[in-house]
Amino acid sequence: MSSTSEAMQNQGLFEEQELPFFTAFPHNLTSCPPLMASHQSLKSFSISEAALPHPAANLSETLLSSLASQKHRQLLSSDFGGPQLLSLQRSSANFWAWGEANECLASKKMGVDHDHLGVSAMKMKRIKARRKVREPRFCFKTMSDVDVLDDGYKWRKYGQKVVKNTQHPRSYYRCTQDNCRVKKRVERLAEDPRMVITTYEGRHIHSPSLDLDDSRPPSSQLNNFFW
DNA sequence: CGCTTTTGACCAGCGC
DNA sequence: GCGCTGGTCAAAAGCG
Repeated sequence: MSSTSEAMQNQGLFEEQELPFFTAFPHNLTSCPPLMASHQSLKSFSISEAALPHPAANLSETLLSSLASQKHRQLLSSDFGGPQLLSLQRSSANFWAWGEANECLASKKMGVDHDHLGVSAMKMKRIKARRKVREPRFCFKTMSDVDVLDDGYKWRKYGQKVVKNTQHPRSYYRCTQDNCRVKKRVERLAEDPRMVITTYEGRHIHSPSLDLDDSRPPSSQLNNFFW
């Protein structure tokens, strides 16, 4: 176990055995805000309740305490206007549970043969792909002129949707790395179009893309950008 | 030519 | 059961 995760466990933030996909969650949280020069301020971030090992009433305290020993807290405080600008939000939108990805396989083992039901293989593939794989989600707001934050990873846009009661479309991106299932959604806040809401879903299984130009921050920061 | 973006269609989930 | 909405697919278009 790494010293970082050990420290996390000492703080009681998570238990690796219970949440194998979340072994790096608190650590990643502190390094999550992928803010480059063009993004002016981190206003807030939120994490889905289900993503926490122990959905606690004092979520904000939990997360802030996870930031306490990290240099990124200093970054947030000094570069983005101080702690008063940092607000944590509970998100009730994600009540996902683990393990649903295996349900299709399980149903097949139990004799549910979809081909006999007249569903083509292509259709099944699409259905499977559309099954929600319950991944941890993390979102935050930034004030930015550009929609897509430069977070060091390569993304491919796979959809755009106009969401009800909003003026701005929501864009859907997938990590271009093979076998990496991380997705992100980008939309502008209806109340304040200057604010960009970025929602990441899943965890990268690789390092940020290496074709970074010289304007990027030191690699030590980017290398921490796993989640 | 290969990769990315656009966009209409499709589908699942949810609320009523 | 039905309609609405959000998320994804995939063909076509765009771009370097």
